[in-house]
Amino acid sequence: MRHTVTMPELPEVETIRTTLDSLLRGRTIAGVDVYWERTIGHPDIESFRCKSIGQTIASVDRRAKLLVMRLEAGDVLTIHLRMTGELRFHVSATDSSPTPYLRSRFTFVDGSLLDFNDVRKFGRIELLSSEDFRFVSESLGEEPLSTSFSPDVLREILRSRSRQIKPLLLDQRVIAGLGNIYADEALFRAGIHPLTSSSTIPEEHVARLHAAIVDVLSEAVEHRGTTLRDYRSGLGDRGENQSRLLVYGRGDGSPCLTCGTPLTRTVVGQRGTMFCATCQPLLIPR
DNA sequence: CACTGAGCCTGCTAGC
DNA sequence: TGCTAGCAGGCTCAGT
Repeated sequence: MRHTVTMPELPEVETIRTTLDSLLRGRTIAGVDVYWERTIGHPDIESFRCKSIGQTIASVDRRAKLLVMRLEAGDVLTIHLRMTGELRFHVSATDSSPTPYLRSRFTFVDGSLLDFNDVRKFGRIELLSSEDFRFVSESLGEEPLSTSFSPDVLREILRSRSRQIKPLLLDQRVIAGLGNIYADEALFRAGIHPLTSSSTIPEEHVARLHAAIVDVLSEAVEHRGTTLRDYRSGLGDRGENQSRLLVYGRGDGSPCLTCGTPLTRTVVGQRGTMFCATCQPLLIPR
């Protein structure tokens, strides 16, 4: 069976947000250490340091998979964990032993720390003005757990373009927050083949897909995220959603939990994809 | 517009 | 047993 790695998607980032919001609110940044320069995506490291030191964290929010730390002076610190990024809070330096993958460390005036560990170095931290952050946010699509993401909105998204459904669900400009795990899980629950053209999905399946996306994500948030390998909350805890996955991370050929058919593994849009060919038939409209 | 492939990275594993 | 090539994957950019 193929080894799988968990990348933080919306539910994992939301779990981290909840943990960090109570831990970081009101803390003032005293220092920033950077051990892998490309971790800081914007601006250059010196400016990043100058502009963030002395700033106080007002709240920790989330937009799609972005962790958004709002600073009291109005700037915004964004953190994208990508594949293996991990944030770990420590009360003091003596309470923390740096991992070999420590890429950046924020020190607060009270001596507490926020470590950014990232094995693969894909994660990015940026300091943005509120205007720049608004621009970033506007380039992202629907928040799937917001009340504005209705079945009607999803229907319009699917009807207004003609794309394979799985790459469409993963396109952050359209719907923001789904990644490979929850896209596969949502399509399985909705009984939709990952290659189905978005504009041909029947009306009743659109409603099922909407419910599947909302349910899969909100259930994963309730269970504090999925930990297959790397993901941890801001305090190092594992999630509990992994035991609830129906297709992702299960071996090629292992039985579908609904009908027993061996599951199929393929590549769709350059990403590993698991589905059940019986429960998710490819309907080709004539 | 839709889609593909390269590049960024390194741990893990299949296969020799 | 030890080594290495290739895979995995979120996202961006360039090319078709």
